Amino acid sequence: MPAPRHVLTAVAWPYASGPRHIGHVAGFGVPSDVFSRYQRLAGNRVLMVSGTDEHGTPILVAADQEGASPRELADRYNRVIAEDLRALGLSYDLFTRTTTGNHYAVVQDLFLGLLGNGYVFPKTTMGAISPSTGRTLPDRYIEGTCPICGYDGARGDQCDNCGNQLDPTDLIKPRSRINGEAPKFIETEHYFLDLPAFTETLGAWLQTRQNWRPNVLRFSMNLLGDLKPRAITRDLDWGVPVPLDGWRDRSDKRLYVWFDAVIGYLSASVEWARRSGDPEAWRAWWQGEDCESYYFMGKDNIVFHAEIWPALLLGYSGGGDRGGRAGSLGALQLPNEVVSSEYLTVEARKFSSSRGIGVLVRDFLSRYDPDALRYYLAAAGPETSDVNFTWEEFLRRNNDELVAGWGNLVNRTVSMAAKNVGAIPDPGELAPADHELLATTQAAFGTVGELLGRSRQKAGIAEAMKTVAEANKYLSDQAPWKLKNDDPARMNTVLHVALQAVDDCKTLLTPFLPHSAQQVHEALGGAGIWAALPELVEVPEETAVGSPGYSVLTGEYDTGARWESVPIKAGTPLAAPTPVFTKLDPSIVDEELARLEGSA
RNA sequence: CGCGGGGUGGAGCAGCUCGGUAGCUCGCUGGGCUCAUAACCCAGAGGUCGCAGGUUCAAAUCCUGCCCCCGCUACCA
Repeated sequence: MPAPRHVLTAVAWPYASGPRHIGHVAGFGVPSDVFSRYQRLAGNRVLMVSGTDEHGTPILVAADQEGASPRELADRYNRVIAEDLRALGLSYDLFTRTTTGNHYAVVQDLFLGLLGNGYVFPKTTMGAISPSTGRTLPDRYIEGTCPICGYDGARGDQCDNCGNQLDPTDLIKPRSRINGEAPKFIETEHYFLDLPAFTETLGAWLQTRQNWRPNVLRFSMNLLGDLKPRAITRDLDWGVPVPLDGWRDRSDKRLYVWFDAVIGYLSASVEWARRSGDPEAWRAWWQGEDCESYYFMGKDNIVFHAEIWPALLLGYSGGGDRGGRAGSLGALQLPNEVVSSEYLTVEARKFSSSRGIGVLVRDFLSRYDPDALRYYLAAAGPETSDVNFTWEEFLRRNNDELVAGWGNLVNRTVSMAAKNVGAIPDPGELAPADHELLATTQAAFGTVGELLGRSRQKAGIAEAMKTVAEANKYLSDQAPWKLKNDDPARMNTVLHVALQAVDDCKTLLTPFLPHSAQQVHEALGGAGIWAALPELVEVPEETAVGSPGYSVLTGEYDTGARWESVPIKAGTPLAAPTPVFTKLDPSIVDEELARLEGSA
């Protein structure tokens, strides 16, 4: 086995403005967890970090609407989202939040490092603010009459009717989408990130990228042609303060939410290290010789992960076009891969996705098993192109593939062995067909592993399921139930081989289906934890915005399980199994569609 | 001419980079089995690979044009 590597799994930060729907976890959640679980099984040291992203205008707007403070709103949805991710079994080493004191400190350090190297500069521009609150009014929150086509619902950045790009000052009779008031355009000073100063180094870096999904790389390359300085502060009272004299204590200037959010990968790594007892431990994933980093997100985030975040890392490390020195944390490594998913829509044919209709994760998990959703997303998710979720397809995948294929294999094999032997039987001498099946499952570790290493998860789970089908075929061919009286020794051998194949399939499917893998592990008489799950842990630590303690997702995931066939032990007692997966009644399709109608 | 993705048997997809009997999962029809959550196994039917040209001995795969879907267009995060 090759030497273990340090693998950073950096998962996009869900925005804490409300509960998340299954499209969100399809893009960043499940793929990142499949990847991390596989890497751990393969013997690598994985650090998987993320958290809720809690700053920015939408949080303020949502808070106002609910009559809560932004802190209260962030607290609430941090809770909800973390609980969703826990229930899905996503194996974060640390899932934290952006309102921690640690995060503020790291963000400010990055800002100062970039400033020191000359990649950040102040500039006065015209900006829109809300007269009643004094807050930045983002372009998207301004609407009015399009000066080109006269359409009344044009937005500040673009007219949806004629498609032309607009500037908010172009709009006739502009108004705030939040409360209808007319925005005020004022001169305001902001700090800008000098993105054009990274054109060459970013370009050279992108040229060296291997294995990226083609559309991600192409999109990133295209962006390089037209880089412009980008404001990284806002006129807001909610966010990380700008760490400069004259700015630090101002209540109306904050760092822009996206500047702080991407830095979360680093700050969460630092926080994890402190909690682990070795405050320097994060460096192994950011500065070591053998470290690799993989970023998981939806495609709307490509620009931030393939352009802006690398620019921040380069600038801070003194690696931009203008050089410089590494900041106080030292030089930091750029992403190895930006693994971006496309979009998942829900019942697009019947329900317009533009009406904001979705299926919330918590609602889904209140009625169905987490592995049923994980299976669907792994097998049919938006890996390289947009996909449309339908309840009919979910029912089919669950009943005809997961239950009928894999669940049934486990059930029939363990039932037969439990009933006839009461334990894992002794194998006699193996026949050619036995060797053949075992060779198939052995080989699958190579093929599935190779696919998962390249984030080709759809192909990976299809290969694993093919192995399941081979085992079902083997049972049909060998028909151990017919051997009970005439040749019990041969029956025992067949059952032993089949159980071994089930155990191998269990391992192959563990990255995708951790909950059921644990159940299969136990059905085969295994003890202890096979596939560990995350826990929500309360930390008595005040956040930077005054919450008296918060909870983080974390866990101990190295159970000793490895990505290889482990010989099962004859004589291990087996009990009659209970079905691992639940077969769903077709009526759920109509029920769920009715729910969607109801929410429309 | 803003950028990108897609249009393959009833459904969902792979194949297209490096042209050469059209593949997978599911459904359907018929058969088998009965250990198993009526699950499992075998056989079969079903596609001129969006349309029209072109290159080639040969194109789903390369080139040109057209039609239709979808996403993105970075100060929403």
